[in-house]
Amino acid sequence: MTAARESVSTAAVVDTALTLFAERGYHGTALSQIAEVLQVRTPSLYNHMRSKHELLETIIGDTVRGVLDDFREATANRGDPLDRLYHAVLVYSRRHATHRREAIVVNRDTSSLDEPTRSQMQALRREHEHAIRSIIGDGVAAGRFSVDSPALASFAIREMCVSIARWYQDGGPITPEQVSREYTEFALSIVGAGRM
Amino acid sequence: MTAARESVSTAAVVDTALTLFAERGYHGTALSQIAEVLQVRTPSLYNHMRSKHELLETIIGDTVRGVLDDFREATANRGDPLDRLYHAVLVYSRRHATHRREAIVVNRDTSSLDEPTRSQMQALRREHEHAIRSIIGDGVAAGRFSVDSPALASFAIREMCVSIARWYQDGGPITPEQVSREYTEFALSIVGAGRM
DNA sequence: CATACTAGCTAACGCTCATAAGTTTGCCGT
DNA sequence: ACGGCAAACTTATGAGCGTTAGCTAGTATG
Repeated sequence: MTAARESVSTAAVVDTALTLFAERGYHGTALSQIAEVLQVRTPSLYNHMRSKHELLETIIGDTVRGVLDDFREATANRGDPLDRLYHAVLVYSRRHATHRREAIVVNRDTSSLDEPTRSQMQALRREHEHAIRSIIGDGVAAGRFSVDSPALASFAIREMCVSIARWYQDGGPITPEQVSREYTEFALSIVGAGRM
Repeated sequence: MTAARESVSTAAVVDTALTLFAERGYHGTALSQIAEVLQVRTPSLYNHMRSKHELLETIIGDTVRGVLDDFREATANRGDPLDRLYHAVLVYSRRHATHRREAIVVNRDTSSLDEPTRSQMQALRREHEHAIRSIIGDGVAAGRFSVDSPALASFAIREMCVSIARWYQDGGPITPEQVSREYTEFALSIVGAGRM
């Protein structure tokens, strides 16, 4: 009998779960399907995870924290609202072209987390939302942006970026850089800041 | 024993399913939960539907067809690209404020349909997508719009509207008309057509 | 060469789900 | 007043789920 010593790693389980959760949703994915992709029997997965739920928490937690880290790094040491918004949207939109599966799972299945994790994750997402909104508010106050409602503009810009995950094709002709550059222009148009 | 003659209607079953599907997703909703809301035993639901799957098909089919009807009615007898885009976005964004649950289910659970319905629904959605894209292409060709990629602009505008369903509050201070008017401005900004 | 560990495996559990079959009950038209 | 229908009910079935327990076989360590 052949049985290699480490045929499956924890990272491989998470990665496969990510792919299937993104395709069929958390509740629509069975552990047996993850096991099948990895060519392993279902109970063997438990050597690499504690539960199906933990898998979802890991994926969503890592992603949401990554978004905030990206944002902080992109806006650190920048004071100008236009500069801050530009770089915030640039990294946010690029992330959704390069991390499509993660974005889809976060947006579809955060509601499937149970408390208190669910509230924690929603708080983190709200933090990003309010940060973008503040930048827009600052820009309006400084007379650099022209928009009736910073809240609506913030929603529109963020969700526009999120949706990249739904249509972007990984092997396609258009690079993440091109997408993010174009979407950043869209965002600046929305707040009435024109093009850079 | 008291048992009224028609305590539950087909419409009530669909409506309750709509609410729960939007909240927890198709796979995350059990028929027993729908029955509980209607204060009825689970098997009684089968007096008003053929299967759980048919419920999803009804909801998604009606919604997707409604979107296309809305679009056709809004753009009929209009030739000017700016005029066409304005009204297309107006009805699309308003629909997502007034039909939040439907939009959430369509966007989350169309992938849970099985063939051939799934492909049919995706074809209808693509039809709307391409219609918007054509309007933008026409506007660019006529020198009325200024945008690098009509396809990207179309994605951005549509998904921005779709996301209204995710944050809009039904009883809130802001009306669907206000939202749709503001989002229409956003859309025109994206294509570089300025404000009306 | 013996030991301990690791990561597979099979078998089985308890639960929930969608759905089916057959039964009861109350209203409506004749 | 009564027969029939419609819509509820109870009960049951079989499939699939996540998870646990216990076993086996390779690998690395001493």
